[in-house]
Amino acid sequence: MSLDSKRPLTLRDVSEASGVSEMTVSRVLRNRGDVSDTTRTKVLAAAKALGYVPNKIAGALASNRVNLVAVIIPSLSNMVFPEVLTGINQVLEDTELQPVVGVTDYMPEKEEKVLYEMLSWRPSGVIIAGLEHSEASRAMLKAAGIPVVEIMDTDGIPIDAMVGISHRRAGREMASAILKAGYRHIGFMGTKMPLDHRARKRFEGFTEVLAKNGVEIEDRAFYSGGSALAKGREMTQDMLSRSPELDFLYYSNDMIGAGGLLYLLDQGIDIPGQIGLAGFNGVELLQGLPRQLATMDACRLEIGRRAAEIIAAQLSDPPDPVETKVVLAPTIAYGDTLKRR
Amino acid sequence: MSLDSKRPLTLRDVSEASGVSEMTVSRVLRNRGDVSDTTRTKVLAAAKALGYVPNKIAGALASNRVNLVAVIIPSLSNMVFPEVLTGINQVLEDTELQPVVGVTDYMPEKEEKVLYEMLSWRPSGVIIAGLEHSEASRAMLKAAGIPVVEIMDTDGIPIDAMVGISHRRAGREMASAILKAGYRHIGFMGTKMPLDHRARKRFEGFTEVLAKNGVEIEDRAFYSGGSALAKGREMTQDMLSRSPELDFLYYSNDMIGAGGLLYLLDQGIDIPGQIGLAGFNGVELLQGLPRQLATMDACRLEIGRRAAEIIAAQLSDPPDPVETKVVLAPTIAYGDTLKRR
DNA sequence: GTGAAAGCGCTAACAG
DNA sequence: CTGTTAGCGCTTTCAC
Repeated sequence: MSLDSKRPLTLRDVSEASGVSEMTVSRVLRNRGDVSDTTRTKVLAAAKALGYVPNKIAGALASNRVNLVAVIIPSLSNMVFPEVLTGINQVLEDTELQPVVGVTDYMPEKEEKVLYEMLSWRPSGVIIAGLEHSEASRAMLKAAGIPVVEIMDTDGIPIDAMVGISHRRAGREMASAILKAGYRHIGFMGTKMPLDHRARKRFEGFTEVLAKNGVEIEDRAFYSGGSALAKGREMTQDMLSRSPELDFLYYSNDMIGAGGLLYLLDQGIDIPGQIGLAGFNGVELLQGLPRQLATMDACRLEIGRRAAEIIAAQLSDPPDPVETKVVLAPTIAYGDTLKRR
Repeated sequence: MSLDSKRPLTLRDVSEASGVSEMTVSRVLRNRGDVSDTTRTKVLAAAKALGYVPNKIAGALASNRVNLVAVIIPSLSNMVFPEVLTGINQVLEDTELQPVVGVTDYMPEKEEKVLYEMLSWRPSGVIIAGLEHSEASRAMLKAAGIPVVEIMDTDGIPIDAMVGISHRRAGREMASAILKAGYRHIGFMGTKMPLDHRARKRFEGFTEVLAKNGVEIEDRAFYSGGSALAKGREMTQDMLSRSPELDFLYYSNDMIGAGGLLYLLDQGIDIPGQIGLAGFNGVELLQGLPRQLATMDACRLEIGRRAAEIIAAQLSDPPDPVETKVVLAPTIAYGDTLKRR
């Protein structure tokens, strides 16, 4: 049975229980250096019997190695980010590295705080969403002396490495597709998030192409909080009663787009004939709707994977050569709500 | 400007730069003990100028204090868990504590691994989903000597504290409501997850009440992977063509329920007259559907909050008294798909 | 193969 | 209010 003391077990306890020096116990537990089978077995038995769990804090301090990768994202409730995390996990599972997640709620000050907190644990690398950070955050990232991968967005200059898509281009391409399909009276709906730089860039790209073709967004609306599906429904209803001449609705994300779609189907409106619709993200979750919303895949899983691969590569000894500026190409999915031409 | 060496900064660097002893620098940086304003300002200026980030690894080792709370959950892509995390965050934000998340993918061996990994960082507390764990995991949790809160489920005996709902009871109550409404020919659809103990318990409670009333589930189907909405749609179609006599469909989660709902609406079937439907979870996301699916709230946010409160209370000095076995009461939402009686 | 000594960067405990 | 001393539990390095 294990000792009944309050004090957590140390290497020394295992050493004493097995009659092997601390140093050798340490070697066994880390599979490092040559140890005779006899000793190894003895040590492992003792460690198991005691229920010893190594103290990584001490280990990290002594070895100056921490197998943690800080992952800093704006939100967990956005669908998008859990998927990125999945990609990161998939890659890191085959390595010694462990992701540790911090959430910023899209707030630069909180990002700064979370980053500081995470860096104080001296992680081996950082994966962080976006290219926009406070001066202090940028300074910390530069000074950390570890690989940094900025993800999701490629419209800007990374501190170190980056993996993502160009949201400006995504907006531009969607605008082109919409114009090509013949729509001319366009409404826009999105989140009221001045700090969501990626949504902003998509919007800028979108309006840029419209403007070049002499088209302007004729109505727009923004929401915050609540169920996105419900908001999409409400906002769509409001917008169409306000601006009945619209023939296309562009949504900043798939969830509100789906809400709009369901509303229009309820109303018996001809989609994509009378009105076309498009969202953004390629949310798999929505694949059971009566119609498939036109959208654009944001390559989330791939972004996570590539980012993790970059970190892993830079950390291997010697560093594997990898592309450190990765611009992925999102593709339009026309679905059933955008005429194809 | 900061030093251009590769070596990360230490307290000593700040000490030298400010001409104040390491110890006093440490005190300033931690706001502990009395320090004169003059010294404080000097130190803070030096630290900022250098861009010093404290090394928590060394701090934790020396002080034997780690402000980390390990949070271990089965999945991030389930909606449910991000919401629990939100609750945990809300509470921990007002404390010194920081959540660190580990994901098990519903696999006991992975849970064991993740737990071991996290415990080796000597966190101050553990919040872990479920009451079912491997022997080794239970042993680790007991031996850790820190507060442990098992969440989500209360049908079982916790190692230490627990916060959740009784899934067995949730199943029973839904069965009662369905029977009371007059439905008698019931089909069930759920995930193919032998390791999802909570889904299993709901199912057991459900069938138990049916059996007591001489009713049996007449058809059932299980899925895995893919878009839950799409699966709900497919499975519902299949089940009804196979068993057209069914007058109620019970889904193990809201997403597949919503898929089924959309399908039935497409078919012009009278809901809840001809067929009734119910899911589980109270997913806010779905509030924009044409009809509201009957469901049962799993109190996710509340569970997260209460769990974090328990940890915080036990860690405060002296420990605040708190309820450590919290059984929340989920409530049925009848929505538009279950007749009320 | 194995062990002994030194120290990672910080903080507790005490002294002034 | 400030400084000194002695570790925290482990790994590095070097000796045997």
